[in-house]
Amino acid sequence: MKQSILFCKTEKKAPKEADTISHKLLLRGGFIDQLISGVYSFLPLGLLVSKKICNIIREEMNAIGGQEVFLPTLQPKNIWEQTDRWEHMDPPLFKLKDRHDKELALGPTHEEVITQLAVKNISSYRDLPLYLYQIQTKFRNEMRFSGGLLRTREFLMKDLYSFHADMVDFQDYYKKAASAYFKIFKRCGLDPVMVEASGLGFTNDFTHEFQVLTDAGEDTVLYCPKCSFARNKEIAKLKEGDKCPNCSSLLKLERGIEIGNIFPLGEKYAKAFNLYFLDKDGQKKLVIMGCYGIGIGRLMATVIEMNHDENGIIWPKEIAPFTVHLLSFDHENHKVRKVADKIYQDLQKAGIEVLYDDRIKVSPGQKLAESDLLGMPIRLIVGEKNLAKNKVGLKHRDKKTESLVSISSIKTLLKKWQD
RNA sequence: CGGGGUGUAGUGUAACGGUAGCACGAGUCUUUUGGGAAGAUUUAGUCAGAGUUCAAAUCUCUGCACCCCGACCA
Repeated sequence: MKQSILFCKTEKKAPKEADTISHKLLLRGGFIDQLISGVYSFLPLGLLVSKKICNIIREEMNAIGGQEVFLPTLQPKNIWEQTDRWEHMDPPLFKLKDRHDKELALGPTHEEVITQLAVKNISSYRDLPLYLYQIQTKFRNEMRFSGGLLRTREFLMKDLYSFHADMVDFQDYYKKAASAYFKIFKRCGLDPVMVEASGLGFTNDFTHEFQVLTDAGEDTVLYCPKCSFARNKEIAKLKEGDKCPNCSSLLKLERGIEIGNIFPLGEKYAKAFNLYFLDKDGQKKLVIMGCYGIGIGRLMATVIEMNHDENGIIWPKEIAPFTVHLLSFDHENHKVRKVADKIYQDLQKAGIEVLYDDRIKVSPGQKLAESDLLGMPIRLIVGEKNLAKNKVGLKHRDKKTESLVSISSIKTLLKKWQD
């Protein structure tokens, strides 16, 4: 992509409404644009990141048997009445009426839709287990929105729903899903803790949240630094300095951002929609369900909260909008332009994603500063100075120093780095 | 939903009730090209409406928008 035609304007200063670091950097870098409070447009760079995150999620969901579907946003009143959530959902549903005065809601989640779908398709133990997921826009009528993409009322979410013949099978899959979640977050450059949280009326057991520990978080997590014990403070019944129930180490308290969650739904939705199957022995039984969510925008903002410096974003390589930021210093200099053009084409042919700063009349200083802000993992600099030695500058965004490399070696170096 | 705050040009920021200014951005020209370059020149603004006043960005009211704290957060 040539930066001269990229739909992206950077700003030196963030708009004053931006408070959190991720919000400021996303706005400054032209990744997103705010339409109204809690509702954002994704611009080309932001959308690229979002798509990469989605694809990582798809790979890991497919790897544990997930099949992708796409369920409707417009949902009828009656299915929400069946679970008693039309009136009692909190946050309340976004409700609207069609021209025939039929009441509808914009989906904040899809248990109702997926369960009524499952009823039509599950009748025997042979139909189980079943894992369906989607990546789709959710609408939540929250009381308050804040922190840019950290809390919005319209957001992209991956939700997976699993259907099982018995608890053993469910619990086995629940563990698999948790481990898939850790893989996803790791690939996105995050290292969350799995936290026990309220059963929320679905279950007497815990649900689980994946929390990234940082001051920017809204939740508070009580965790053990020595073992895997971690519990949301809302339900902890313990306090900082108490002994860990597992290993007796002293518990610590920290803020966290919830980037994903997994819930045992038990038989709640199966009951509400009469989702039964016939077991091997001819017995009619309720299907056991689980549900597993990841908010894509919040994940993206969290990555920035955890990966930035004073100059801008430092994207982890798997979700960076581009792998390489190729800067041409003095693009009106024919020699520089010729070499930079060649590198751009060669890298593209090699399947390496390049953002090419081919803008004329933009100073090197500005190109460098913007490059830091946008945060691609690798920077290549073509300038007359080093060209005399047949070299270009190569710098990793997360490292301090730049090295000089020969033009012929670039492709090999990058290929090696990618693996 | 309760409490608080703020709305001035694309962005950031000034202006005692009395001439709306500065910086960055954007446009044009010249020079410049390894850390957001320099000069010249141009561009563009008081959220909306009502009120008080000789006079309102400034005071009052209403509306709208945004932000923060709390509560809430399938």
